[in-house]
Amino acid sequence: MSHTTTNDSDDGMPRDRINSPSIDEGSSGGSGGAGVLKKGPWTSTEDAILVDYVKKHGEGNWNAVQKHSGLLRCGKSCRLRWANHLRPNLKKGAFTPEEERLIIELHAKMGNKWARMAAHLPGRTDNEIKNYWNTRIKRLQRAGLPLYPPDICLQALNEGHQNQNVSELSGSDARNNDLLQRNNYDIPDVVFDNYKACQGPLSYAAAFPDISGSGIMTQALGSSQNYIIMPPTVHQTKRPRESDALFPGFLGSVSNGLPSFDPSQIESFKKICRPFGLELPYDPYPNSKNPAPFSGSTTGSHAPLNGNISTSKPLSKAVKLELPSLQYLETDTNYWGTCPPPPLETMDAYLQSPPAMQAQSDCPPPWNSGLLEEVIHGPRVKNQSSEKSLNSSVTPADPIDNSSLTPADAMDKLTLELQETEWGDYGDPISPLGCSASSVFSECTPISVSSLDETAPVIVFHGGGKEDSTRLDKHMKFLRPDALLGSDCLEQDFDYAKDLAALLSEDFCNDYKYAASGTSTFSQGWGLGSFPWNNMPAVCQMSEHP
DNA sequence: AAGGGAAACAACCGCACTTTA
DNA sequence: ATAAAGTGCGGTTGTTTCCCT
Repeated sequence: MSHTTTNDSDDGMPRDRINSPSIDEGSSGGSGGAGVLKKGPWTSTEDAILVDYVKKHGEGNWNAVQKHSGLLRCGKSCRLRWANHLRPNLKKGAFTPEEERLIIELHAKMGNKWARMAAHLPGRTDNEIKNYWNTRIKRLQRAGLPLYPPDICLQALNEGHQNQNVSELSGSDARNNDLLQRNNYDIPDVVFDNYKACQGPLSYAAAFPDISGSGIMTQALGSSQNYIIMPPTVHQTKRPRESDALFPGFLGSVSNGLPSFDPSQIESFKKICRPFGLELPYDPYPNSKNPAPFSGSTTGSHAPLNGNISTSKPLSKAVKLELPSLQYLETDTNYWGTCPPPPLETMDAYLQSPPAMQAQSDCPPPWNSGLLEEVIHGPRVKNQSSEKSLNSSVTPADPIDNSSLTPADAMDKLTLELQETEWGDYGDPISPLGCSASSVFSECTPISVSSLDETAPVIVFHGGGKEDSTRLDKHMKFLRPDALLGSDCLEQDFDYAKDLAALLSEDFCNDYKYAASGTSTFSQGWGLGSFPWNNMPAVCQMSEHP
């Protein structure tokens, strides 16, 4: 990648938009006045001119490039070309697993702050990262996989708690404002239409309007459902220029302050995870280990479930959001915990699904994030790398003990609940994280991938209680990769991660491998600070970087 | 071998913030 | 104080490449 797309025609005139006269630069620059500015791919000649110019005049004042060099490119284009392709110390090639991991972690915390993320990835450009991410989420979305590995999710969640406390202490803090903005508006937002009516997590998110670390918090907790609480009008936040120190110590938090890890809680949390196709990488009982974690979440476009269904159902709140998020979490919450019922239309969709599918699972809630659907319906999408590796482990016959809840039952109950709880939960300042979310984790396990347990699927629509919150915290702690450090389970966790690696798309493989190995890139000294170009290690050096 | 779809990549666009005159 | 210029960022789109059927 990263090869320059110069046409190398060296004629300085890329065939395509050669003359697409873009008096261009409507927005910025364009002060050159040369009139016709080129667009489209850069040629090597143009590159040479630009490089030469920068050597002589340095960076900046991009609009002057045209004047001084005769380059028929707007300053904006020059800057972009330089930044993304010509500047020294650019790191070429595919992202390393460490980088991928870091990107995921950063995105979990920052959301779509590509430039800021790039600052943490020496030699990488925001555009590169953005492209990577967009491709990644697209792939994961299609596969119905969570965007963030559990450890990152929980990590962000924990930080969210911390930040919440901070915000409580200093509400007027400018930084806090920033966090607020980002939490509320910087929401990754892939739209999962089918979740729109599911406000369980909404309340969850609503209770944390000021959780920092935004990205994952708003995504994970708010994710497809939470965004609903985000008023469309809230987007007023106009990119507060955040300093790189916005999250001081944020990197360090990844590898530091390891929470305690209580193996005794593993099993219970496993139960929680299974419905979502998630399998804890920490299995104290290897023998009972489900060889096909995520088995259900592998494929399947679950289009109708994962955001591609009709948007016909009127939403009372904002809808358009950016990235999808923690589907396992959202699935959690979705999955009938405090989460309100799915839109009836989704139920309809479900009910209309082939009987065979329904037969595989008596309880395929259509409103699950897709992971669950995958568990239930099995692979549907082909030609997806991430799925390819998973398909082998996926069988429609994956044991799903959901016998206690039939679709009809669910329908009845959900319909009833829908009427009763329509948007009610998130109006409750208490329900969110304190109760609902946790209760979701601890109680909403209507089905299980494994037939080992979950004899009694539970559909709990009430808010849960404080105890649940406590339990949630506990669960979360041991989910964190850093919690694994020093854990006896580490080794087997890693083995498990390897299993996952064989099953999941490579990015996820990396996620888990690193999570299990505790090899957080944050600890690799890439540091907090930004990486101005001139501070970047040479390309060769970077390439040597693990 | 050809066609189609997805992924990867590059570049553009619009907006907002900052700097400067 | 204000307008214009310059810059940066995020979103989107277009093109190329790769892979599968």
